[in-house]
Amino acid sequence: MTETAPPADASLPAIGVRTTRQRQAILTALTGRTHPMTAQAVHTALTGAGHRIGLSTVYRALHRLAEVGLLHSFEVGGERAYRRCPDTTHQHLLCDKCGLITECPPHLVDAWLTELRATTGFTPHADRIDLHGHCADCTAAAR
Amino acid sequence: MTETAPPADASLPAIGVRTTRQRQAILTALTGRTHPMTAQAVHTALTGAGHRIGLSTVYRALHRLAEVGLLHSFEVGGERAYRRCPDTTHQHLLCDKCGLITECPPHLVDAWLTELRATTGFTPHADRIDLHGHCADCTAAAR
DNA sequence: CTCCGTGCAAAGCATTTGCATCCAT
DNA sequence: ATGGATGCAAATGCTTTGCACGGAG
Repeated sequence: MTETAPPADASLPAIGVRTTRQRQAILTALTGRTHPMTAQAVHTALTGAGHRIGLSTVYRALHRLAEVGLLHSFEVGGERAYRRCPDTTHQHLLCDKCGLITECPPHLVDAWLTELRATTGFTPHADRIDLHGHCADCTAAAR
Repeated sequence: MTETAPPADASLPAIGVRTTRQRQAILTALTGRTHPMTAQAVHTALTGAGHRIGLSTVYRALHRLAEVGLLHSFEVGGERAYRRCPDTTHQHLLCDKCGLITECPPHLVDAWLTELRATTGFTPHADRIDLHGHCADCTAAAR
């Protein structure tokens, strides 16, 4: 398994993306978050924190950063939200209650996907799976 | 598990939905389709076929019909698309190439979901799973 | 020095909503 | 008759785009 642990903030140029104050701010804002953020949310957070950045810049930056793989994007209630990827796993478990996103154990999925493909002929995109449900905490809280 | 096998076109009132010319037209337009349609597409199709129906009516009707379980809705490229449900299975395989939607063999998923839940504590919504990939035909065509 | 990236404001678009009218029950 | 359904048009809200300026490499 190739580790692509996301560089703290740096090495953007290595991926063909210029390092700018705005992009660094966005990456920083997204770092450590388990919940995804929409462009608007990121913009609000940044400007609220004193940063000077345009909304369209946020949209463009998020799009670009997702494109080069530094961010993952999700469809949340008709809006697009982004989160830093903690690892190379692109198989996510989305909690519809609290918004938490966790990684799905790859081995657990891969075997199943193989079976699914063999059985149905359908070739699933193993590198982009979003499964909705309730996270462990919310499940426990509901009891 | 409650059976909600979709009545051909009829018995709308039984579900608490009034039978109107427009809703029947929408259901008819959607019948037999393997690919989902957006509200705009449905509206275009209907008006093109000579029906008199407002766009907002289409939006409202689709929303309502999906609500009562006669339709399934999907997120396709940032737009909402609808399709009649051929059965009670709400586990779909979406082809990102041709747009085809097929049902996923329930038994195949259920076992896996159980395992997933046991392993991670995450409770997946077993009745609403959309898996992206390439359908059998598109997979074959790509070789 | 060259372009990529940014900001601002205008434009795009799918979807929603207000309100008067209409029709299914 | 009565409340849900419809149509039209205006409004909403997220996202994109045009264009000139600024900063990274």
